[in-house]
Amino acid sequence: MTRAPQKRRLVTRARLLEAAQNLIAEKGHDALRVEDVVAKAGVAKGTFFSHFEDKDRLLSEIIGADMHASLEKMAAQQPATIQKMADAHQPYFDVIAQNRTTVDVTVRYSGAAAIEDLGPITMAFGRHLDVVADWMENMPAGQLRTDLDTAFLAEGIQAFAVQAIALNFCALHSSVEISDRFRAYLEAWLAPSR
Amino acid sequence: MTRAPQKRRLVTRARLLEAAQNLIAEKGHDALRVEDVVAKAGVAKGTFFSHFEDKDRLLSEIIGADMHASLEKMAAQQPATIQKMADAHQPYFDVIAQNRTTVDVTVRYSGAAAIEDLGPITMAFGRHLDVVADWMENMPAGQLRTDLDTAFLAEGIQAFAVQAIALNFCALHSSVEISDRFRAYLEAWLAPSR
Amino acid sequence: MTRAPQKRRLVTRARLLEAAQNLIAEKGHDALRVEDVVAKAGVAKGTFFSHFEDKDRLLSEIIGADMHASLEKMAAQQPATIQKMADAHQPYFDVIAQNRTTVDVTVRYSGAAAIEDLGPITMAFGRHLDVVADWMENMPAGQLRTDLDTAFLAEGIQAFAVQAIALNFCALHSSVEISDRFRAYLEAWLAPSR
Amino acid sequence: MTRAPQKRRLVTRARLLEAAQNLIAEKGHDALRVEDVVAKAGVAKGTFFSHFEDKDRLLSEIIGADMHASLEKMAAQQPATIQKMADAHQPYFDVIAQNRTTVDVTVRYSGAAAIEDLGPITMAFGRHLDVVADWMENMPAGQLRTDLDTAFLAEGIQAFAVQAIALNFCALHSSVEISDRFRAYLEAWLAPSR
DNA sequence: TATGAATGAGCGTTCATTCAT
DNA sequence: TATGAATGAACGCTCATTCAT
Repeated sequence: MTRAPQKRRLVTRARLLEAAQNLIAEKGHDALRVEDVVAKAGVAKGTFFSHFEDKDRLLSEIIGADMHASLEKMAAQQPATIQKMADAHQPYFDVIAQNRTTVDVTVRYSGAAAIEDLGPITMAFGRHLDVVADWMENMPAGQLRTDLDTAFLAEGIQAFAVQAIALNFCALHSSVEISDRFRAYLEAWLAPSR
Repeated sequence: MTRAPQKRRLVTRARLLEAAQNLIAEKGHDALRVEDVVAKAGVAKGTFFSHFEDKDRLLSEIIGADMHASLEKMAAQQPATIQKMADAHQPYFDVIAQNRTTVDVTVRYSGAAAIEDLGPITMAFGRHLDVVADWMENMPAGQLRTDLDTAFLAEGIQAFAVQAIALNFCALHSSVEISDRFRAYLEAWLAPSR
Repeated sequence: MTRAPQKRRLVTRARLLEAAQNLIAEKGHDALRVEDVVAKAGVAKGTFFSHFEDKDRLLSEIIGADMHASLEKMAAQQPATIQKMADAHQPYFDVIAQNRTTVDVTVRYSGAAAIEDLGPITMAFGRHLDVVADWMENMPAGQLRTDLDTAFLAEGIQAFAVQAIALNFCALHSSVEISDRFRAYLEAWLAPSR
Repeated sequence: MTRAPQKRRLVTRARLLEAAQNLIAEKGHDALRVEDVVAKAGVAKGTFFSHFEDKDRLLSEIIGADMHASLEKMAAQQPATIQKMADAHQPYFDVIAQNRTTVDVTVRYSGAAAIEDLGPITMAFGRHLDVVADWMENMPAGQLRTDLDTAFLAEGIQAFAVQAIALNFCALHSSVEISDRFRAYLEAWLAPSR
């Protein structure tokens, strides 16, 4: 029977997370070193690993939390048009397109990781599907194509979100903004008539 | 004034690439060791790094070449329907979805990399857009929606290809096959009427 | 707040030093390889570099210790004449003039190095000054010139020691032995009357 | 029968030397790379080694030339006192104490190098002995001790010159200037009465 | 629970020097 | 004579992770 974690433990965990967040804010995700985190948190290296399975787990916990926060902002809205749906993704893009690491990690966890347990990022992707599916359920009639269910359409939206972000980092297409590109994709994917 | 490389240099480069390809065939991408490559190629380690910036570059050169090869196979065809377009992607998926390394490298270079020079994989992604756009240009009338130009539609196809591959590795959706999923996406994206 | 190193750390450090000393005894200073040291000490390579900045530092630590040992032998004596002072330097010369590496490292650290922290060799040079100054303080009256203080005279002795060693390796003067040359220098530098 | 070098060869050699000198002026002696030299001179690497036995040879050629130049300045003078002799060394110190490499190389070549043929630096040291011996020969009577011949005294001067320079780079004694220290040494070494 | 010393396999690097063309 | 591709033996380093205390 696992008992509730002691208070000290929770404090240590919080200090580690805070230290990591500060370091990320200073130097970016990919410059994050366990060594620095424990130094800043004032604990030993071993302690880190008694709190987090590995560094990736810490990282995805932080990124996942950021993603969730942005998704809750989205969930609080109910866009009435496709364009507004696209625009409502801004907080989400802000999190994911922060820098190369966030893009890498998210694109990768959008599926490619050999994950057994559903980590915070995978969960966030699931939440994204739910949020946009929900939006579509509650949209004024006539806005959306009706030949496909919202779950499927949501997957498409996810694909275009990733595509928009990825291409934004790509030398071949750097000229167009994420959001402009995304808006065009969604219109093409979701509009009812042709 | 950089003059053309001498023949010997080209030969050495080819030997390194061949050695690497053989080792990958034997043990997989992630078991590739620079040490082994130079041993097999019969050159010094210094030589390796005078030919390739780092191991990742060699890897992307090889994977990029594989992608190009599969794309040329695709380019040699002219699918007549959306379904056949989807199916014609098989060689492409076979290359990218070989294993975790290929997926990782590909997805990363799909745009997420902060690449200044256009690497072979980025080039391959560009080629993919061209190939499918070309297909669509030459399809029998009535197969495709006509409200969007083929370049734009091609980007969508790319998005769904990445999505299909990524999701295939993802715990949330592992049950469905890449190609089935991809077929459904393309139908929804490209079919003319709803 | 750096706390005192744990016992295990000290043991490991000692093992590394011992391994290096044995290898040097076997094959000489310039045949010393980090790889061999860690193999002999039975530790990982990373451990080596967590204990010593680089190979040079290990080397200077060992040579410095040898110098110190020879200086302690010298300190245990009290030569009564200039000639005996010169002769008493033999253990010191034996250490420094062992081979080209010892000469190089020593000469270099004799001051030429841009060292911020005082390394073991620099410390040994300081100790040398103290030892010979001490000798001179306790010499029978009338042996030494009295117009200069012993600290200054000690610097001169050091200069001639380096000169003697250096010239010994030099094509211009190779015929005369270190100790003969050194004896003549000291006589000229220290004797009271002219 | 070795014929006179062709004009082109001399030009190439001069270009190499000039390139090296410029690079040294820019980045210091220890940052000198053969690669950079040949690039700047606009010749191939192999050419370098057809002109200079090895890099060290080039370096000692340049430093040796600098030393010789400063020694000729010294030779043109005839100091009348010990103090003036010390002061007259300034151009010499300026060359040798330029930076860590010049100190290393000269201290080392002051004897420590395994040199078979007498390189330019060894020659310069020999020239130094001659110059100061000459000075002493032509000094007004009564300035110098007379119990030792000038050749021997010259060696002592050399020893103190090296000592002064070396200690100047040394953390233990950094406070006093080269020339002050040197003046005191010479006075003590050369003055006639005590 | 926390500690922190040790791990370890491999990468990237160095760069003077050689040698076949 | 000049060329420049190739050499090669270490070195330094990385840094997440483990594990005995």
